Amino acid sequence: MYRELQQQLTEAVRKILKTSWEIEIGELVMEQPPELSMGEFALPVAFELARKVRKAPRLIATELVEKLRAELPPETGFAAFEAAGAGYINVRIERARLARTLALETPSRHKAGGPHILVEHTSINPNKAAHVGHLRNAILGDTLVRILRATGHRVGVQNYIDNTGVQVADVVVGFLHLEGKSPQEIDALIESCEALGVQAREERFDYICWRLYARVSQWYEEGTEEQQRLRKSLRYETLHAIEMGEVETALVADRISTAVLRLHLLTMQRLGITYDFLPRESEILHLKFWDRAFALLKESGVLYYETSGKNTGCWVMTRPGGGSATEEPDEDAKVIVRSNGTVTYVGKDIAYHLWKFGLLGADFGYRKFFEYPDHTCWISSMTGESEHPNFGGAGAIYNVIDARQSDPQANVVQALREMGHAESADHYTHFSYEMVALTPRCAAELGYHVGEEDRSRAYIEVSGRKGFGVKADDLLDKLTAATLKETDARQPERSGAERTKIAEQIAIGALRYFMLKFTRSSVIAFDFKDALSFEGETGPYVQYAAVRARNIFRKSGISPEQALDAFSTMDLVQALQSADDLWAIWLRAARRDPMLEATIQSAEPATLARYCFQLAQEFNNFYHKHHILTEENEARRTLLLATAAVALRELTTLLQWMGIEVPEAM
RNA sequence: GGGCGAGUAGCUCAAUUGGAUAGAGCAACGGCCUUCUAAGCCGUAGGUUACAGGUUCGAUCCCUGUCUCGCCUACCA
Repeated sequence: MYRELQQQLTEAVRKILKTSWEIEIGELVMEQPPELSMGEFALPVAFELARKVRKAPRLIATELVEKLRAELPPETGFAAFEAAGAGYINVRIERARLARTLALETPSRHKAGGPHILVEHTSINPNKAAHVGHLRNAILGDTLVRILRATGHRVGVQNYIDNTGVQVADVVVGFLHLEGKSPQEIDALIESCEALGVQAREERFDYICWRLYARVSQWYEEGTEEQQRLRKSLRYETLHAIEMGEVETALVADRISTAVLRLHLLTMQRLGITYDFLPRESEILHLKFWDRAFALLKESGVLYYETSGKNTGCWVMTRPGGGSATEEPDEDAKVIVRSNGTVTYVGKDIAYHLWKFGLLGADFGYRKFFEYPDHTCWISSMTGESEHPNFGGAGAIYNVIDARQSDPQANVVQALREMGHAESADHYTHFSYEMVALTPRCAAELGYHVGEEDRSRAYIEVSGRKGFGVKADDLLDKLTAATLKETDARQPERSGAERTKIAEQIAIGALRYFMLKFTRSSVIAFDFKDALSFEGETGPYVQYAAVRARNIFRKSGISPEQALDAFSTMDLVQALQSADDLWAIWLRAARRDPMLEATIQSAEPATLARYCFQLAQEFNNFYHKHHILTEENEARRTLLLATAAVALRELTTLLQWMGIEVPEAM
């Protein structure tokens, strides 16, 4: 109904402009007045007209107000129009009417269907434990998935696994050559780690790999020049063997990366994050995706063979905005196939993205890999099961990848466009975000040596190679321990299991909200002090508001649904019209869907987080000001209960979109 | 050198994409628990939106220039 009112208003203004001044306006700007008391909509249109009509904005506004009153009489749902400020037109609506439709709103308003959207997120190299940076990625991605699904889209979730890359190779080198383990010993280690379970943090396989990866990276830099040369060549031989597949080194790599991958899935599952499909680089290589893509790229002329300059002997492609008409070789061109015939990462990525849009003419094999309570996660394989869901052929894609990769991402889009797939290129979104770094203080707390230069910086970049960073499970453990301490103190009458569950829900709420409240372009300078905060603009603050709302109904004797039903049949026109503190909550419910659309439009989940927080603030305000259960006036009590009910409903919905649950108690 | 992003209160961040008095949270100070839970609420203080011009009814936002910081820019992935 909110939408309909906006539309009616827009049309009325257009009509008036047309008939009175013969003016057609492109986009009619509609805003919200700075104060609730000023109304629901604000139109700055008079400012724009001032020049055309050659009159003061305020006069135009006054004139428009007169005409709007005639055009939109009270029975249309509009209550008042007035000229305000230097020439704004403020519009009030009949609050009770809008509130009534909101009270009766059913949760599933969006129809299923629409284009198939593919979201790729997480994509952690399977050679070490996940860290805070990966958490930002996965939480942003998972939230994007949730809000896309909330608007009725069919969404497939993919987690790309680079299981044949240099990072995996490094850990393989570490086990085989630095530690001198046999493949059998590595298998035994993986098995014993799995037997210990994920609770034995430091003995987890991904934690062992974390430490080993740092050691190997250092090992490459140490020793005599001759040793370094040997170690480097060991590294590239290993990488090459892994890429080839089938040989023993490749099998070892596969076992290591698969073991780490399983742990990543468990870590993310703690946060309520799941996947549908895990495409792996090994299949992209061995199913000859690249060969097909290479042929298509050559055919379309996107790739050309460089015969002079520094890239002689390579297949290269012009960068977006690059290239020149001169005879000179384009030194800035992106190398896709090296002079030794091997393909670069961007090349493989182009092949993968052709597959995503169903443009490659080849498909993965699929087999089941991981079971969630409500669905199966599939993984790519050479020979798969005959029955499997369809994961490619998307109409639109979102790649949740940090901002440092915007260059290669742009190359992939460029390739698609030049190959003639403009439609696909237009529906390719690099959902970019800045990294999570550590504050110098946080780094010092973790026991890392912070150099003189770093100490004055705002943040220090994490580095897997240096083993420098905060591991995801360690952070979750810390958060859970902190929330459990509080929960134990606050909820002594509840069982240990109940308290643990509540503490975990709050910990997840804190973490997920923390990662979402920053806009994507903001580097998060991570600090335990901020992340472990449960007051103010945090997830627990919002959860607490919802828990309070629910407590009211626990003691009131009626359910939120009954409260809303009772409200919808009562005449409460006056009560709501003059109560801005209650109306704030109803209006926020009304603006939820437009907000969600804006969130998707701008691909900025921070908008959602903020909206949710503001609603929680408004509810806490309301909660403090009105004592509901002791209210003696029956009608007033109904109004208050219904307001609490709609707040609870909205908070629950918004939190759910962010992957945050409302605990039983706090 | 080139490309992208950022610079807003002591700190961390917002600002409906050009609108009304630039807002929140921390931190500081002062209040509020016999109430549906104080993980809460109220109040005070805190600003030349990096700097200089420009565009217009109107600029934190757009344009130009300058300064500072970060990232990217390899036949690494």
